[in-house]
Amino acid sequence: MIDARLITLRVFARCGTIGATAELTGYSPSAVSAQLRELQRVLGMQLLTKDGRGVRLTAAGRYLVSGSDTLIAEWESLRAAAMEAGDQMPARFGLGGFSTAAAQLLAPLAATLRSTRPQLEVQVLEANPARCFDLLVAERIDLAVIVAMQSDTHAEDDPRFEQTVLLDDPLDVIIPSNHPLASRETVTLEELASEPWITEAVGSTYHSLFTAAFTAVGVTPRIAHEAVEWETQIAFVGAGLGVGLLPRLAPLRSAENVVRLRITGKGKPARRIVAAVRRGSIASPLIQESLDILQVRAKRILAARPEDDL
Amino acid sequence: MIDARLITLRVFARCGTIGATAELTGYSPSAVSAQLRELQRVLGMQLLTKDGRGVRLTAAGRYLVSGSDTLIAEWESLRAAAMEAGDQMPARFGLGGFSTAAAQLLAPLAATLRSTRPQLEVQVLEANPARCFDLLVAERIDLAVIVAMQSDTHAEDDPRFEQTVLLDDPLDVIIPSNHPLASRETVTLEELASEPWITEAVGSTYHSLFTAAFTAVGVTPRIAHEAVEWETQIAFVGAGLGVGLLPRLAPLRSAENVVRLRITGKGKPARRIVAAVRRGSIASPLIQESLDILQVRAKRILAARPEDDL
DNA sequence: ATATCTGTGCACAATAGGTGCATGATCGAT
DNA sequence: ATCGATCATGCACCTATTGTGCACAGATAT
Repeated sequence: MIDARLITLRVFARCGTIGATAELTGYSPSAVSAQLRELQRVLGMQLLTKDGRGVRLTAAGRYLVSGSDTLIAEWESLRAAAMEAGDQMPARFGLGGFSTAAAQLLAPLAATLRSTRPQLEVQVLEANPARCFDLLVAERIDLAVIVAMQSDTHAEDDPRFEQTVLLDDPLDVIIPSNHPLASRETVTLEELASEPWITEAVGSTYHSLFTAAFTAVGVTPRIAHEAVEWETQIAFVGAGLGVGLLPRLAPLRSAENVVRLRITGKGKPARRIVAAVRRGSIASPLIQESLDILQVRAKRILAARPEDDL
Repeated sequence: MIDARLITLRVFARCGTIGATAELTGYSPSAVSAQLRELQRVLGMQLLTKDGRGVRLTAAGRYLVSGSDTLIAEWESLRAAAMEAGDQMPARFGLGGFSTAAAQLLAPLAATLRSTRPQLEVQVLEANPARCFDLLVAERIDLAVIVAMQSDTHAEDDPRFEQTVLLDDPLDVIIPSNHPLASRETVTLEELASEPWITEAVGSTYHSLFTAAFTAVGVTPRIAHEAVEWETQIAFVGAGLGVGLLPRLAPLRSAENVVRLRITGKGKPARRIVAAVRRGSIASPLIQESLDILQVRAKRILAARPEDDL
């Protein structure tokens, strides 16, 4: 119930340019520009100033955006409580998530909701974690399943979001089936220190996981190749180009000549998968139900694993 | 920046019928109906139920309305702080007030604002205190100068408003100039207990002031006539029909054969004139400036009086 | 300079949102 | 029971807000 133009302003504050705001909110740049102009007119405040070829928030604008955090959170909370008081559900529900891990959690969630609440319009958007947060702010989605980043530790206490840990997904090693270590059950990262590694591009979501895993054990791996998709990476490994890290949740269906090994030793890298919602909305019955479904799913996944992985 | 439909819902919660809501908000009944229907659709909540020939809030609706108090207050507060941070003014400013007293305070305020801030669109609405509160809720006005009612003591701590005492305006007695007491400077209410009194209709704003004044001294006056306008009451008194109470701020220009006397004794009735704003908005620079102007005006009025009246 | 990226103004189109009247439902009074 | 009064709502119609697409202007980097 907070005016859409204020939401737009918040998104702008996050990404800094009209164009990016338009892309994120789904409007055209002209519309965003007009919205912000209208917002200034209605409030009688100057919120933006020209800055080079772009625009920048004024002091009043920054103040408004920073203060709107609690306002939005309070609205979400109110909305959620009213929902609960009336025992009702919203008409639309937007989900966001990234990659295979999210797919394994989000897809079943969406399916369950679709069957139990046929009149609920469920929409799923695939987006990387950073974008998921943006989409939450832009109110395009209501719940996101993402991989918690080390670099995004500040996101933990962001006043705009509330996060719930779903599970820790360990990273495995994949090596060619003709590799000397292929018959092993487990390996340590140290044993693979001299191998040519295949990872994602620098700056990607998983590259930081990769480096974090090796810095933890104190070795510097040699990055031989880069791949974007898991499938590509697996194919590279299968072709004998090197070895790679693969999350346990990522399936290895199409790989005949690739072996997956568990990592042991002090460096047991894992990615933490969490659910994120707008602060305040966590009390909503639909959010609660969704989190429950996700938790059950996560527990089932954990239960199917050997005990040493927890 | 809170959605207009939520404001409408709040007004509805206050007055209970679509028609009254329409009258108060300035919309047509159809528009109010459509707005509330839309609100329910957007929120995915049922907020209203048919109840006889009218409609009634559901549990969710009541919850939403009650919780929106703090939400609105927080928004007003944020808006005010942003205004102050940016050293800026809103484009529109709505004032509300009642009767002569308000006129003597509001008119100068409006005039001052008009001259010092030419681009500010100032609108003044004359309305009785109860309606002023409604207009504040409906966001038709931003500041109201009203007479605090004894019966409305609960309004003191209403979470929707903040009130500032401007001045206490004593009530005088007006009697025909040929009355035995006409040559006196002051009288007590007891001395006039047996006179035929002229007052406003039962249930009106000032009737309760009237009764409160007499219950304070423990006498029961005889109400002979009723008048709505001060001028009418004065004319009645001038015609020798009885005596009446007149606020000090109400001018006595057209009355040749009427005398105004101060009231002494333990019962010194007065009406308290206060300024009311939506909670949170009091920090707004424009509100602050307006309150300052009103306070100065009030002090000037008090200064022009004999000391015994304070 | 030129190319490029920024935001904005304008004509136009879609649609949200308004009014006024007619209709249906309910209640109170005769 | 019946009638009128009172409410809310649906419908036809109209307005104006709001979005799009394109062209354009200012600023920057090469």
